[in-house]
Amino acid sequence: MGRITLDTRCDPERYEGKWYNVWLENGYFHPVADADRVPFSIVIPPPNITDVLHLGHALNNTLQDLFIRWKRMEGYNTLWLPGTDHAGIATQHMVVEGLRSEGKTKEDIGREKFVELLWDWKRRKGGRIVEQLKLMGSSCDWERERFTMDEMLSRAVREVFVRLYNEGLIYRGKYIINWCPKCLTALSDDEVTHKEQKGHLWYLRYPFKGRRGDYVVVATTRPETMLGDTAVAVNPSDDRYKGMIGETLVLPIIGREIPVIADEMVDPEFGTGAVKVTPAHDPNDFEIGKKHGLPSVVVMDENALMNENAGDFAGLDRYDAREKIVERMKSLGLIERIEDYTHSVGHCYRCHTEVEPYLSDQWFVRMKPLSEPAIAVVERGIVRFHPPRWKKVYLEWMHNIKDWCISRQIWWGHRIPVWWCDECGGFTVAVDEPKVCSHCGSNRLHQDSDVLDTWFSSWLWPFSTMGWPAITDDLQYFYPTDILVTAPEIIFFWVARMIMAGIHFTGQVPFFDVLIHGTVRDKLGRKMSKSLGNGIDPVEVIEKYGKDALRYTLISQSTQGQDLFISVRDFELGRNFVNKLWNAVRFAFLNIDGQYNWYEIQDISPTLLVNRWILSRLEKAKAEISNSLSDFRVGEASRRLYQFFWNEFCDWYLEGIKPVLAKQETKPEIEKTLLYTIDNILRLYHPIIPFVTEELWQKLKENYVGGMESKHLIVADWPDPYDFYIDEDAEREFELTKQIVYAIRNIRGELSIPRGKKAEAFFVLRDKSLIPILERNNSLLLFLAELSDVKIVDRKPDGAVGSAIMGDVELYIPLAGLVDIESEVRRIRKEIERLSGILSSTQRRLSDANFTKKAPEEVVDRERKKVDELRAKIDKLNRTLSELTSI
RNA sequence: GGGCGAUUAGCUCAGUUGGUUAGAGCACUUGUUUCACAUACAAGAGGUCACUGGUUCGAGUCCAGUAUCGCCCA
Repeated sequence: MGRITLDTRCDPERYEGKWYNVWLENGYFHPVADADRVPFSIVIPPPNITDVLHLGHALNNTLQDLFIRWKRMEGYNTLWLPGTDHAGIATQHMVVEGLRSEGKTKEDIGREKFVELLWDWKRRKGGRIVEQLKLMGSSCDWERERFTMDEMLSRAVREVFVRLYNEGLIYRGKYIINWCPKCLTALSDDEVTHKEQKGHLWYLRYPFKGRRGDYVVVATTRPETMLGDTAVAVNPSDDRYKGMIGETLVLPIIGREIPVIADEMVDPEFGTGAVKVTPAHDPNDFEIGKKHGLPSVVVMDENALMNENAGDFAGLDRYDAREKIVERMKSLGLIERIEDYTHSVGHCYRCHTEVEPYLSDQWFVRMKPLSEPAIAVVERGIVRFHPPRWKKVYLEWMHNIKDWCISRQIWWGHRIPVWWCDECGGFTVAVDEPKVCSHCGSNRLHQDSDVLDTWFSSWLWPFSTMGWPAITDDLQYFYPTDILVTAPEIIFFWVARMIMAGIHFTGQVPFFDVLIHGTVRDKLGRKMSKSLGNGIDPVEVIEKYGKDALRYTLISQSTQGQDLFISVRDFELGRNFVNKLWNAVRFAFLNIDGQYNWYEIQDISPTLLVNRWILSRLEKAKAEISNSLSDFRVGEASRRLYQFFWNEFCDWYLEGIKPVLAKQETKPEIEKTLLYTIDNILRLYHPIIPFVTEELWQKLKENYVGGMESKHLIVADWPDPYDFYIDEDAEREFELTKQIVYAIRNIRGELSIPRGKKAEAFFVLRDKSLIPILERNNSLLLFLAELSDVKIVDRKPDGAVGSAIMGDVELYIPLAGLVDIESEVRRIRKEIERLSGILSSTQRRLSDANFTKKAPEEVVDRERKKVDELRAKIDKLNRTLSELTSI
């Protein structure tokens, strides 16, 4: 124990490395179910194994860590369960690309070998993001780390599939789905992103059968699909086409005879009001086709190349085919006109290829029955969104929910637990591989070749990670989890489906509070992306500024659900802050001689104004910070803490004790107040900046405060407000002192009184009870305002003076020899002008009878008092002014 | 087309239930190497709160509409 000296600059590299391991080794991240303690749990939104940490993850995980650390300090038995998902399509891409560089395809090596390569890739590269989360200080329980394809989680997936199938909520059928011709798989609606795209509207003439020169004009954005047309549809109420319904057309090029049909779905405003119907290549047309019993003609294959049904165009890709078909139609004289047209086109969220609506056999989940209870729990406030406006987004999606296409034609993922019989053609659905066909008893079975959508495992994450369907200790203790922290784009993919799955399979919601944070963007508001090259690598930020700096900047820039616009330089803010904290503690350490026991610094009985003031301010700040955090207002908590630490503790408290540090009789009181306040500040800041706070707190504990309740700050008690220190008198008195100091500094600054040149201050006090206050705080004023003397007098001293008036306090600084009079005249004129402005607007308000009649009495009184005060002030300033000008 | 959000200082953002002539950080100007911190300190400048109406004694705040930008859904 004893006085220690810190480096004058904080160097995060010297301590950030060590604490993470210390925390890990002490098992602080690893809770054990304990009926005597209240659990608090979060499951991580699992990043992909192909992911590399970006600022979005950094923000997401800093927020989760903040809540976990805060709750841990509050005494909850906290679990933050980490893990990754297998990212079916993305991971398969990685390995396919690897093979391609060797000139091979996945078909060359076969499914079994390919899946081995995938696991191999996962083992080698899939842990990168996990390591990066550790780098940031995330206090996850790594002993419970999960992966969506772990055996335990895979079993949950199969169990869920089988249950849903048996409940009639999973079905298989031939439907139009979103097909990615590059990834060669089906996608769910949510995996398709729509982009506005410039294209054309082609007006095509479809001749009537047997009526030379007579035709219907249809408009289309996709002329290449015409080869698969099986009808032309019009709206039944459209008078232009009423007579044609039921007529027969001859499809150009192909020569197929197709009918003109009527359907409500047709928008008479679009194009000519007559549309071509291609049931195999358009979702709306598919619906129309089903209703009217139209045949579906598939004209493309899975690679989006035209197939044998496309006649001469077979083998062309869809874009070449478009050009060639338009050319052919032109040469046939069947193009009426071509217009520019902007429309929205679906793209694969993984590879950005244009999605092709494609008719194929897929597995679907019937969502409506699952959505109903998920709507109820949010409407009733059992699950709450923060900020609440996301509730509407969620409900909107839930109310319009569509069935979920869950089969994917890839090899990486959970194989669909369905076995087909080679004899009877029936299928058997089972959790474990069946020996025989459930229909005919044959043993000639083969498993469905498709795998499940990655999200089909992710939606089970809150409970599959805890061992469900087994009733494990973890599941019973930590489930439901408490909060889920994620970005808005994940609400549908994940949050919504997890709520559905949670309720359906466990009978409980998976979490109670959903915290939606903004997206991290660059300074221009663009999403950070590899292709734009505007991304900021959090690892580089850590190397340049430190882990705490990264976390601090992200937290302090985050506001309720709004996006964050961030540039690399913004991380200086965090670095500077950490250095400030370091130096404030450094100053304290330099000036504390004593050593104390923890209980001694809890009971201070402060007598000095600065001590009474800072303790009162601290207790108020603590209450407000805890309240903000409870309401998920992290940015607000951070700003409040900043204000307390920097603007009150550093700017006024540390300055305020300097003139009295040498006094022996108050030294212990100051030392105890300093230690208590710093201890509290470090605790309050720990969830945001865990490394520097742990480092400083350990030094505090080793050298100045014995008998702390905890070995490490990470598990120390969260500070509760202590009302005993609330001291309104001290706050008022110190506030007055601050006002006086501000006024003198302003005079000094405006008049360019040089530093070091001490001034004399004369006070005229209307309220005599203020005299002892000024006397008590004499040394504080002398020091903070750089005065040589403070004198209390009956009237304004003669001669040129700088002056300020604060309520009952008039302040005068003789200027003889200090400055030129002109600048003081300017300064006073400016002040008179400002005050006169306020005065006249206040008088205007008071002269309005409506105001005095209708406004609450205290508001009117306040305004009246204001007028009096302003008048008095202006009078005094005018007098000073005339004296100055007459000199 | 439908929904949501934003619009406050040069930039990034705060601003509780309507009540002093609107705040912070960064950037800017001036001064300071004072002994915790120049990654700092002190002082200063900078805003018709997007626009138009309305409600009200009183609107950045509530209501309606308009504009611009962004996001989501179709």
